[in-house]
Amino acid sequence: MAPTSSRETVAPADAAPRPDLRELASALEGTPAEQGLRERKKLARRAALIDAAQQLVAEHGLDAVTVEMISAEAGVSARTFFNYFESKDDAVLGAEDTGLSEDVVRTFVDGGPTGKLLTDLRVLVASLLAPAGEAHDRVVRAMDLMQQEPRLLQRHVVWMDRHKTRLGELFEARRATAPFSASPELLTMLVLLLIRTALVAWEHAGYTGNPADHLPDAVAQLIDIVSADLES
Amino acid sequence: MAPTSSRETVAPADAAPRPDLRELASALEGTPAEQGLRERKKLARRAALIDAAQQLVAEHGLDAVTVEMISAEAGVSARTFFNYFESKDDAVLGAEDTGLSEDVVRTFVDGGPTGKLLTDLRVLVASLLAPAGEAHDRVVRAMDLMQQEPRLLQRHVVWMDRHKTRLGELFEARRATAPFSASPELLTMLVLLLIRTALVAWEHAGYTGNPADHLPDAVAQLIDIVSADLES
DNA sequence: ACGCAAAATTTCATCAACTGCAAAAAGATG
DNA sequence: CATCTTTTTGCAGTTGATGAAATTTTGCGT
Repeated sequence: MAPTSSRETVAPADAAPRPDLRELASALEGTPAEQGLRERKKLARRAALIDAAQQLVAEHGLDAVTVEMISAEAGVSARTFFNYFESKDDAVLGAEDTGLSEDVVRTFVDGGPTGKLLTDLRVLVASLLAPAGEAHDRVVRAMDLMQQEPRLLQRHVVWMDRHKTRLGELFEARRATAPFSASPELLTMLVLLLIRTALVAWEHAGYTGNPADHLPDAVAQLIDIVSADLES
Repeated sequence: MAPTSSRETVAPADAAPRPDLRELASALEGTPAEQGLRERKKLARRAALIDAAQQLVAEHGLDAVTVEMISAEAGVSARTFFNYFESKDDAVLGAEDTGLSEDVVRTFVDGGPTGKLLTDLRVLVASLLAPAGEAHDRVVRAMDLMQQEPRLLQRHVVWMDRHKTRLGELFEARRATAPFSASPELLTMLVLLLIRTALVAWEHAGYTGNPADHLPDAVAQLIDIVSADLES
């Protein structure tokens, strides 16, 4: 009964931790004069759903939280939930489809920026990781939840699978300009390795700075391993 | 249908080979005199379920096949299905938990067999991949299905997660004997990379020989990538 | 052989994720 | 205000998965 009916109490002045609609209100504030009301509400609802999902899962665990709970907490119907996310897991992780920007892709395909495959891969991954540094807090919460609920970790693979074709095309296109011997599959896995290693290192560093900051170290570790094997 | 045991209850007087029990019968013959009948039936049912799942999915696609279909094809109830497998995917992939043998682990931890981290990792992964070469046909079918249904690919990550702790301990233990700088997370991802690359290469080679045969090439590709970055 | 106890299967009930559909509500527009 | 478009919502239905009791199967001592 009246779980979240605060449609009238628009009190954005005080930051009272009212979990239900606080986020919708603040989010509406966040983008005061941009686009239409429709777009703003859409973003606000989406954010509210993510926040509700993350908060509930952090408190009760992934399996103990139902879509209905999340929807109720965000003040929408369960059916609407699935208009925004394909699955419960997606909502918990705040899944955003962050693609690669056009110029980064073009540079990579043309054999740049340095011409060294590993370094250029690092640059590619850095641009992939950039959005994670922006939506900072939400990504942090998602990472923490991944620790607690290993099942969410599968998202990395889902992401990779969704972009496998695109990555494969990138690698093939670059091969024409700057030949290399590695298979697309190995390179795709290498991208995944770099992403995951950087994110974990970022977490170990207490989420300071940008996840991409830890990419050089990941590459250095790789080089160390291989170098140690070469010298006999 | 019961030529194996002495006192058998031949319940169906007409022992007509109904399609659903065909595989059970043949599987029962396969292991003539080992353990009790209970154990043999268990294995037979398990095999029947896997075969039914793989055949049905190959024909109709993963989502078009329900657990009830698989169970019916194998001649058991749907509830029994879940006594054998945790999920539909597990059945389709014939999920077997292949661990690491004790001596391989000990050798690795003691800094062996060659003392070079990358090469020793290769050996470790080879022993991990060995069972895949034995249960040949079932693994082949699973790999083919993974091609058609990328969602099944998540299994790699699930496996990794399940053994992450163990692998981490291995790496830490070895570090004491033969120090290295790489983080456990990166090494775990590297293991995953080697497994996946080897399996894909094996598939491209038409499933001839052993998946582990393609590990040297995977390592060589890695070395190439890193070397190309080091020169100049 | 017999019958009993343990183990496994089946039946039945329940929950939760997810989807399609059509009506209703709300924003956008002139 | 009238109308068009987009989005939400309720509802029925399918499917994966789990729990518990009822029933069957198996192993084994007597």
